Amino acid sequence: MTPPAIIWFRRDLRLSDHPALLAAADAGEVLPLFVLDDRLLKPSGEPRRRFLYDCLRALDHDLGGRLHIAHGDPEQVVPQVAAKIGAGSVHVSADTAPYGRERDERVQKALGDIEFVRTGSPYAVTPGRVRKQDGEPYRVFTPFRRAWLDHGWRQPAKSGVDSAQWISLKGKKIPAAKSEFPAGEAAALEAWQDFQDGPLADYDTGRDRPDRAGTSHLSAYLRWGCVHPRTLLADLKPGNETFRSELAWREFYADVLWHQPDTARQNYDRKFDKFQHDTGKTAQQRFQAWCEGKTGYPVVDAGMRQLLAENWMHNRVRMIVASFLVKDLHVPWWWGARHFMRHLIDGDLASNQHNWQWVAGCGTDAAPYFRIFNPITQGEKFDPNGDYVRKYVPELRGVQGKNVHKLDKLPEQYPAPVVDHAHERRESLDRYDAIRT
DNA sequence: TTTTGAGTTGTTCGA
DNA sequence: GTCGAACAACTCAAA
Repeated sequence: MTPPAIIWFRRDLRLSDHPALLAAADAGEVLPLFVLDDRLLKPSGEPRRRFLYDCLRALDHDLGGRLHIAHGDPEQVVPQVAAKIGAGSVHVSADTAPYGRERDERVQKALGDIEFVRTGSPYAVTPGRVRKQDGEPYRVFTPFRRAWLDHGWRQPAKSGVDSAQWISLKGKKIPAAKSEFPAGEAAALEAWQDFQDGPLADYDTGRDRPDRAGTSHLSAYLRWGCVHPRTLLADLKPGNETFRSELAWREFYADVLWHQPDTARQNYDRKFDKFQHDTGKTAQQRFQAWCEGKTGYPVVDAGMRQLLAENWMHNRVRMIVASFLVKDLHVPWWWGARHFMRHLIDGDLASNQHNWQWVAGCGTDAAPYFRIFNPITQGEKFDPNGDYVRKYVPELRGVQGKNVHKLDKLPEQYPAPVVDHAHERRESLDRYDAIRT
């Protein structure tokens, strides 16, 4: 009789299109396991933890209550559970982020003779696979995307696992939680269907309008693997290039982080190590105003308050508020990145850190450094009627139409601008100039 | 090796 | 209000 296998869930909280799960079930009986690891949970931020717990509850439901929850360091917990049921193998979908890689190596060692099998990853193309002709990783998105498309990926795996194959163990309870987002695989597939039925057709322009529901709202599900990008890619039609590119960006940044794990903290372009930031008392106060959505710039404040209210922010607005923090307040990008990671329900290390680096100018894009967002014109362009601003900034609800973007038309009780954009733009350009080689 | 073409998401200025 | 050019010139990828 074949010994049972463990499927250790991590960033793959679903049952369909799951190659690692199929690999585990191939051997016979399967114990589904999730480990609550404090080293991941503690820095996660409450919103993302709540979403995770809800996803686990959904997964447990889909498993007929058989998900085994353990709490502790996976290096100890996984071998313990394996020993308890006499498992012959532990199957996972590869975690390619810095901590996950290091943890998996420790767990593999601790498992000794028990097989540790990696099948697939949270990406259509596993990070590290797409290379230039000379074997080096790509440093620019567009050529990466071409090579990524040429590389291709497998079709979604259709078959599931026979319910008779599942085995269960008594374990910890999933911590109580209630997320503002519906969690789990079914919710992810429903969101995907809604997006295909609606906003996808007009995605090219619709995705830039925070006043409308023009984006997919799939980020949190992709973060936890409630749906695999391969599933999405298989459903896309020839006209959906822009959305496919967005998925490619996610893969690109995972690839970049895989090759250079230290770029989660350090500048990708090391000449920015000499860049002059503001970190003193005034900068801290301005940073605080930014966090609270009290900068006096309407679209910036709306975005920051949406983040606090919903633990999510529209992508266009993420760029606007990030540009404002880095280029108008001259605050280090990692302050903003950390704030995002604490509050975002979809916070993903690779996408978050590298999008911040892109905005800061120290990231993968070699585009001109003088690209500085104007928070007023961005608001006027992408929230033309002011609906987005009024939704999240109550002090401005009495201001009609596009006037919410005009600084001289705003009421007394709304904060005065923390800085003058034209002046700080000039200041940023001078500081970039100082590190040019 | 050298050369060539190209690079997510922008802003401002002046016609 | 709308449009094209200038910004300033670097780095990457591939022929």
